Amino acid sequence: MTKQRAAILSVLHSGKYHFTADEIFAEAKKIYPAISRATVYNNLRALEEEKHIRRIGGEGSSARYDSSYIPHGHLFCTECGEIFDFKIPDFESTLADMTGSLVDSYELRLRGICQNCQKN
Amino acid sequence: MTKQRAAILSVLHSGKYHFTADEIFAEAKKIYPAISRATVYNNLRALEEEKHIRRIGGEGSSARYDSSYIPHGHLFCTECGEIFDFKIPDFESTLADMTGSLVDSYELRLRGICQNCQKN
DNA sequence: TAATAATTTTAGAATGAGTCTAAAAACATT
DNA sequence: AATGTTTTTAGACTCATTCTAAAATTATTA
Repeated sequence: MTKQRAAILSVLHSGKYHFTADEIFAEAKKIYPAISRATVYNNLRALEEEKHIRRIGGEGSSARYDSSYIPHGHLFCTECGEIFDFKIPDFESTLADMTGSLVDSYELRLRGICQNCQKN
Repeated sequence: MTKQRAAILSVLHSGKYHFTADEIFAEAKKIYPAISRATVYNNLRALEEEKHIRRIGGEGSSARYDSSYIPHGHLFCTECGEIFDFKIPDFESTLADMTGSLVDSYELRLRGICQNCQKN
């Protein structure tokens, strides 16, 4: 565990925000000022391969990283811009049933208006 | 309807393949040789805004375009590389129920091994 | 039809997220 | 201490996509 990776991990686990690589870079710099952008990308890739974090492909814009590897969906609120996690029970089985495939992983991204924004 | 757009649409509706912008560019060139890459991108964007086609974000690589706008999931077979469409009944309602959100659209991408590849 | 305005296309430059490279630094092993 | 392995660093590079400004096309009005 290098100090750079430790810094990146500590950023990822600060709050439940879904960071972009660049946001992680900026935050990690506060902890370890000499850190390089390539190091951030290298570690994020490695951490995902080791199944510690999950990359959320950024539709058009930059990708975001989820500090949890447990599969779940993401609601992108078109009003407030917030990203919310959500879970569908037994979703992997549903996917296997519906497709007849051997499920490895899934990505479920939902665009809509979150509960909070509906009140306003 | 410009002839360039017509060419792009005819490519999109040839077979049920999920084309990349570049593949569409190459095919459209056969029909209308002077077509420019920017025109392909312009029209693909416009066609999606007009809800005629659907962009399938390309995880890492380039995006692909679905000639149908009807929402459905995509199975990316890790064995053969093929992309299969699939449908989950009442999935929008499920999403609304599980999140309490007003659903606008969703993107569901599944990585796994397709039925065909399981036999081999 | 001619004149003018609005839209689309074109080629190539620009952007920006992410990757690659080669050298230096850190770390581990003998 | 010497050697080998892994990681980091800065900056160059890639590649999908967008932007730009001029030319071409299409639509509108007189």
